[in-house]
Amino acid sequence: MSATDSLVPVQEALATKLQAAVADLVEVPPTPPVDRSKAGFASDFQTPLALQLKKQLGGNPRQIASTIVDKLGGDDMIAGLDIGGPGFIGVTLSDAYLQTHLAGMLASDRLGVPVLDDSTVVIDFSAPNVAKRMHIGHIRSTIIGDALRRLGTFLGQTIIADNHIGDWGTQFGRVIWAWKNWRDEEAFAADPIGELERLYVTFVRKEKEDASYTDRAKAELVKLQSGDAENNALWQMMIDTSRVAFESIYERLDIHFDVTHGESFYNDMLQPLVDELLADGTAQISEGAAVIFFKDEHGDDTLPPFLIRKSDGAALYATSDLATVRYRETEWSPTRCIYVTDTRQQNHFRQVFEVARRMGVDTRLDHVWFGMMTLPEGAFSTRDGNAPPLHEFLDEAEKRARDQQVKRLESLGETWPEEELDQLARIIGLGGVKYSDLSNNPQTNITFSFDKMLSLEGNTAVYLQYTSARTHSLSKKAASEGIAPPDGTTLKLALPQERDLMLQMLDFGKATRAAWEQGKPNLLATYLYELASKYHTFYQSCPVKTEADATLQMSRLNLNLLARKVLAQGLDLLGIDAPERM
RNA sequence: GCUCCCGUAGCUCAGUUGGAUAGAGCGACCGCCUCCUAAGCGGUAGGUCGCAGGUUCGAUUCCUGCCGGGAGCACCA
Repeated sequence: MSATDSLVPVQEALATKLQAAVADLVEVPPTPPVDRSKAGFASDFQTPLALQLKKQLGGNPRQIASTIVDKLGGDDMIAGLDIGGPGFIGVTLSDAYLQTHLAGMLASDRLGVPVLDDSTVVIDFSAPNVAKRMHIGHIRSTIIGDALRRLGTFLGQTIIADNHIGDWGTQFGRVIWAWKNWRDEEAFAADPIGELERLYVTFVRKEKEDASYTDRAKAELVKLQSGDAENNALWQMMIDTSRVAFESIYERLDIHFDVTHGESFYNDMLQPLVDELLADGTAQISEGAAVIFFKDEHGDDTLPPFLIRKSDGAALYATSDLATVRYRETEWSPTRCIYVTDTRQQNHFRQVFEVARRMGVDTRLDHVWFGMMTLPEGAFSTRDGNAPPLHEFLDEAEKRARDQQVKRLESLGETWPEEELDQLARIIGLGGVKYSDLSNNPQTNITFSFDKMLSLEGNTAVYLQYTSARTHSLSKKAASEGIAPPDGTTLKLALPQERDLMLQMLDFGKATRAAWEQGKPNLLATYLYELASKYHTFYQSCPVKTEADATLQMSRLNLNLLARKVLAQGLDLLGIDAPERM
């Protein structure tokens, strides 16, 4: 794989040609927008360039379009041009051009998608809290963050996935006290993280009834923070225990991190940072605490005050985030850093980013936020212990997928090996969980329901996986009929369904780029869904086995192969596997 | 009270720097398996894109105001 096997994206190529065509007409040619033509139009792509130039040139936009069309003639990329409506230029690509791209994509390990620069991008996601089980509330950050990691890597950037786990803070006073007084060794041996969470939840319940528990927790916390050996050993044990539990979930979901620097990693940097911000006037003492204010020229607050040191001298989450930004910049020199958290932290990150700029950090800082997940009866939280644990949720997903597959095989009268059924249940169940998250714009709230999140109907992972399985099935069947395997170069477009499929596949690079750049994996998911839909239409109307025209038959085998490759690559970027048969 | 986010078909949601006729899935209805996997395909019905203004040749998209829902707002993370 190398950058040399990349293909110039269609829209880019067309935009360049259009720009050249209008170079004589205007001083500064605009970047022409080029979009796929909607169904019902004869052309493949359309541009409103002539309409946009009307302002500068005056006159009739259809006349301008006509001038542009004249200059574009005689090009081997373009087979036809037309002018429609008020002055839209429609472009139909030549079959030769499409053939070059089919062959180029098939020959390339990365489907001809050009790489971006290899600059470093840090992605901060998942970040569960120590001493608590991961539950369904952690799934969105984890899955979206991992998809972004895969997208960025595919596009050639150097990704550092950093799991900023919550391994410091007031909750440790509670769990340590509860551990010392209430622990159940047997339960801990059987389910370590479950027992730690039980201790935490029990403590919080007690604390609600009896305020004196707050002081007990505080006393343990002070001991921990002042270096008490026993408490520090307990704290370390809790981190280790938690990380083992997290790791088992990550492995199951095929999610990976490059570093896991928890909040405690930054402890030593916090007080010097606060002192520095106070010294250079960024922060000031207010009501005994160190605070940063955000004022506009009228002295009005543009953001709420940002507290970086409590009046008792303790640093905060905010302080730690600032130290983290600086650490990443000095250590890795990233060009971009992406934080994947829920919407509630929008203000927090605006504050962090603003202060970071004042600190001279010039890394591009992006907050990719997603909506809240709630239970039908309302919000959930670890404290209340009402959130379904993630591993149980995943179990249920796999079970449903397996049940459905078993039922289907029964109706088909087929028997598959148990081992394959297990693997399929895993691929479909976990794929469904990921896809239900990734296929939606992240920024909407979700009411959690097993039925909704684990549905296997409609726009779901199964549909895409089934499409992939169909491509395998088709080529296997063709081979068994003695038909020559795809040659990777032949393209003959006889029916509109073939052209639709090919044009869709041409757009793969654009979809991955948009998803990565905007931090919205759903843009890729939607693309893949459309691709799958077009493949099924192609499959329905373009037979291979019975096709008498050998060239057309070969062309269809090539389209089939490319569809599989694009689907497989796209699904992989979403962290989803595609089975060979199902 | 201030700030941010959301509001698109009965339900759940897409809609890629403003582009021609706003799209899917589920649900409803009508078709397609002697044919490469029917977890599929084709078709019908369903919309003043929350409301009112503004900018533009053109607005679901940008701006302003309002209505409805959610979230955040100094010593939690």
